[in-house]
Amino acid sequence: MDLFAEMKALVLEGIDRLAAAGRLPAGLDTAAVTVEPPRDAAHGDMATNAAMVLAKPAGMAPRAIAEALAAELQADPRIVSAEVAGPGFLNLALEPRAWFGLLPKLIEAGRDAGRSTLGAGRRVNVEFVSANPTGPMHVGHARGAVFGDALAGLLAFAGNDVTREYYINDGGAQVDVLARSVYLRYLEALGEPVEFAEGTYPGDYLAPVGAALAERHGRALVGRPEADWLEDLRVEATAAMMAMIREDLALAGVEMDVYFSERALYGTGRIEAALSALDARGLIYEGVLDPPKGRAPEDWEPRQQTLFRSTAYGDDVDRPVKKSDGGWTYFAPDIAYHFDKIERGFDELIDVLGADHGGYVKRMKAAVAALSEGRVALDVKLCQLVRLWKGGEPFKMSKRSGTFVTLRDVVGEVGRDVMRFVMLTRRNDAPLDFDFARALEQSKDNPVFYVQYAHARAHSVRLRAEAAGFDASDERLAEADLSGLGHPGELGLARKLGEWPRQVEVAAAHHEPHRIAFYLYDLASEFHALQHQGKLDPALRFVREDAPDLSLARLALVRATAVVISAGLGILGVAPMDEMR
RNA sequence: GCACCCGUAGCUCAGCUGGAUAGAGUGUCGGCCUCCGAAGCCGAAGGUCACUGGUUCGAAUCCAGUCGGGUGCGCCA
Repeated sequence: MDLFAEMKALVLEGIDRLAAAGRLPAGLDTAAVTVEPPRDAAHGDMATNAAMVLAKPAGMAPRAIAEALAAELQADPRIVSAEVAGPGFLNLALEPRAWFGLLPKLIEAGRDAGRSTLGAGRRVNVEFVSANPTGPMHVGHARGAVFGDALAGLLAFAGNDVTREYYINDGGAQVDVLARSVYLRYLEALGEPVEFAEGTYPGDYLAPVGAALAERHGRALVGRPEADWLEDLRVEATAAMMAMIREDLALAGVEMDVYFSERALYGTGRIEAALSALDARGLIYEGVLDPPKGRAPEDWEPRQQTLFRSTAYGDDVDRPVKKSDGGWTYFAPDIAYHFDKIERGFDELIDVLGADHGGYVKRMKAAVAALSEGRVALDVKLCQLVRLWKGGEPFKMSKRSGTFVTLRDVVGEVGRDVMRFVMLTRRNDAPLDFDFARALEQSKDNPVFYVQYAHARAHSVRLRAEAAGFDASDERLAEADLSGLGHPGELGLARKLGEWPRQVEVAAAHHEPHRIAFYLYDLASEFHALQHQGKLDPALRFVREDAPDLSLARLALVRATAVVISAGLGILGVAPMDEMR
């Protein structure tokens, strides 16, 4: 389905033939050879850099290689012309039929259009959200959730075997704070006087949890020392928070494959096992860290700690795995968790984190490299902040949940699909401005609407065709006679559709789902423009009762557009709309 | 002080892991509805790709340094 891949194969075959004929040295490295759409459409359909890449190793002038390659390529019936340009580009003009020939394949593939086998079944673990189980998800979490889910969807679409995973941070002191907070709510539910001290979570969302406890335990826990209830409440409160978080995730359209509890790592030897694996490689030692230069804390004092030699893998300083009181630092269970993922046999790990975790990336990469002996790659994607606006004004929405804006609030305000798409219209490492007013606006300023509108319009065209008596079913359109297509606008749209499989692979290779969103916007733009041509010139309308064959060909083009849009939105987890309301 | 991310049109941002004359949207100006959805389309104007060097056939992209913004920097996760 990918014409670019087919043409690249053709180029490589041409190089082989030239080598076999002794006109090029044998065994040239062709890894850097690309076949890409040229930036300027005037340069043809595709351009290859083969001659320029090979010139140096071949010891030949790039243009000479290009000329020879051009002669080889011109034998292919799909190639109209192969011209040498600039420093040694080889510009290929393709038979329009080559592009239009993709339409039936796209239509038949439906929502699988552009699906790739590039990943070759590689097992990829995408860990995302991993919000502390201490409250509802807020917009920042929502961005991570949407990004991680779309990235997972993209990688799966590109042929990887993907696991979506949530790491429950239920092992640290913040869960004790949660349990104490819930205890206060429990007392409150029983009518006891309570005071929310500093350092407890005051959020109203804990009230139902406290009430449920009052229901279950009666007054059994009143006046008891903390030691009697802390452990139980920690478990119950965490379960309640995770239930809430799962609901939030469902609202965002996210479904995890695995929930992994940090707590499960304690007392089971998992942390010790991970650290002894490092120790066996000579990467654990007892030592004293130097204070950070330039901003040494007031209370700095040298301290003997158990350290991981992360500097052996590119980190700036070695990192402590034990606190001075002998307890684990947060890093220790994280090492064990990643060790667990490695042992589960993943080929690649991806962590989606908030941008404030930037300082953590090197040490985790070091740990994964050490534990997997370099076999498993870890990519950490940092999501920048979301800034909320409403009609150009900074937006604060402090509801019962506290002072932050929750995921639930956002979904309630704009809906799941709009939230997801908007959050994917920016690179993950760029801050995101989310404007509620714009997100709901029905105009081309709003990319969600613009793309959905294109899909709805395509659907509308099909309805119109059927009203005019055409059989516009996918089966019929997939076998339509496409010879009537050829208008520049039609060709432009078909070319854009032809880029789709390539876009999927490029986006997946870069771990960048936003590329899908941008592609869909471009595609929608091509489609809207072509549709408009029919307004200026009735001969160019998609549906012409006086030209049935042509109409079916154009309907196939329209349908292929809708199919690619729905496939793309599917990757992003957004439902395509058949009509706008 | 150090590390990481970022710096592209007035504004918000793309730029296909080094390609040709750097692209969209928005804003400004000017056109297009008896006509498949004007919820839209077309055009004009707008650039020292922060700066300085380097690498090479070729740099917004890679490297070094400088400036500016953000995020972090043992006993929080």
